[in-house]
Amino acid sequence: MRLVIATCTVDYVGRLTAHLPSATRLILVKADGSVSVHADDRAYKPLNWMSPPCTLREGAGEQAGTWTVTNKAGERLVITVEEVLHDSSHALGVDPGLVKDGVEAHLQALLADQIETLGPGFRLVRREYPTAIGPVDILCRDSSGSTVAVEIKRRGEIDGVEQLTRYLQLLDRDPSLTPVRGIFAAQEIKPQARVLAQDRGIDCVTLDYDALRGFDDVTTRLF
Amino acid sequence: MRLVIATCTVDYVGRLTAHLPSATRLILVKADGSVSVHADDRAYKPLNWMSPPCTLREGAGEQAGTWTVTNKAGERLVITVEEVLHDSSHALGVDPGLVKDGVEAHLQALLADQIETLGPGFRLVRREYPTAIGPVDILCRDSSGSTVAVEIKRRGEIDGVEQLTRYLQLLDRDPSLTPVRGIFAAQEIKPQARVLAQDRGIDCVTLDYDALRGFDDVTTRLF
DNA sequence: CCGTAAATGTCGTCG
DNA sequence: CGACGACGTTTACGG
Repeated sequence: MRLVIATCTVDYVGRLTAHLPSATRLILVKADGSVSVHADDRAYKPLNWMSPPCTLREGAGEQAGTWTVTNKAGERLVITVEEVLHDSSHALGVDPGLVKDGVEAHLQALLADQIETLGPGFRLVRREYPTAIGPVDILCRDSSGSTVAVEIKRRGEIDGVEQLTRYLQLLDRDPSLTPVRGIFAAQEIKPQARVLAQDRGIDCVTLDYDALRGFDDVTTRLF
Repeated sequence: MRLVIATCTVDYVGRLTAHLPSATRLILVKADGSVSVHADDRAYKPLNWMSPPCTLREGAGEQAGTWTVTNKAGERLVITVEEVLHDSSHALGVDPGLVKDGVEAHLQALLADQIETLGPGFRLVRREYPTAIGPVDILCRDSSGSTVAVEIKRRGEIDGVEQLTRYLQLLDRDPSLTPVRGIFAAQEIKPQARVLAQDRGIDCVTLDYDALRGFDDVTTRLF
């Protein structure tokens, strides 16, 4: 990993064109070949960057100070270095990577295991029920035996309702399943998504992650 | 901007929980208060980070080497520094920021100015025509006076067709506008989006950015 | 401040 | 390689 603090201008031509006037910035060159140009703000997002695979060519002689980064798609990042204030390289080795927990997959597994959260008598058919346009998160049947398709999100927004709507349209054509009703389940459901769901006859269910995980505390419940 | 190369472990507890085993990494502390932890790969994306506004507390005495970053939402990033290999700070000043060209807003402005690109006799009603569920990119009327809603994308995918469909449903309820037909306009339209659009009676138009910008070359036109 | 839509989104997975 | 959905998406824009 190479860290360069330099006064520079930057030009990017690719999916869009962008230009950075002269200023002092951090140029970060990683072992994976990526190059990114950072200002002292904008959190972790660089002003400009090029993702690997790409090649960095540092101009010599006449072209000294001109760094050109190109990729296969023909995108081009040109950094014109005017003054170098710092330049250091560091061997970091391969990172062991990180362990995550708490994503949507987890919600899905928990809900599948406790399908009666959706209502008494609910029975799981299967998770990731396959359809022509992609897998439905959960397919189950309610106490009356009717088919229910469930779309799970951490945060329920309009896109999720659209997604479930497409699944419902498709599933409803299957004689062995029809009629299929939909449940939109999320930790948090945005008002507009709720309105759209209601307009389409889709039920909304708010999921309590802690309760599903087993940290249910009776004293915090409403019922 | 402070650059620290250090062997460290990292723990994040917030929207998810994550843990990073000990390894040598770059810790980047920006003037905006943000902290990000980078490995030598994953392009510009850090392994872990905290966005501003947040506060960094560097432990002293017993807690030396323990950096704790917290934000208002109660998210917490704990960096345990085991060995510092490099530590430097640099004053960068405010960045003039970057100038972009070629994003959707430009396409919209260009198309609005040259609305007859969509067909002879087209007249602009207005850009960003407001509806209850958000603004329609362009509302116009065709040569026969019929209302046309236009959704513009750089890259046309299924989401864009869904978006336009929602607008059309709403606009069509307005007696002063109905019947409203839709045009899906993009520099590039994915086959699946095209199929869905056709299925819903929405026309697709491929936009030539250079031509709209005025670099139209008559020899490349079909008509 | 909330809500929606855009993004050089990026990053997986799966066909 | 393309299509699709998740993401600690982040970020910009409007009411």
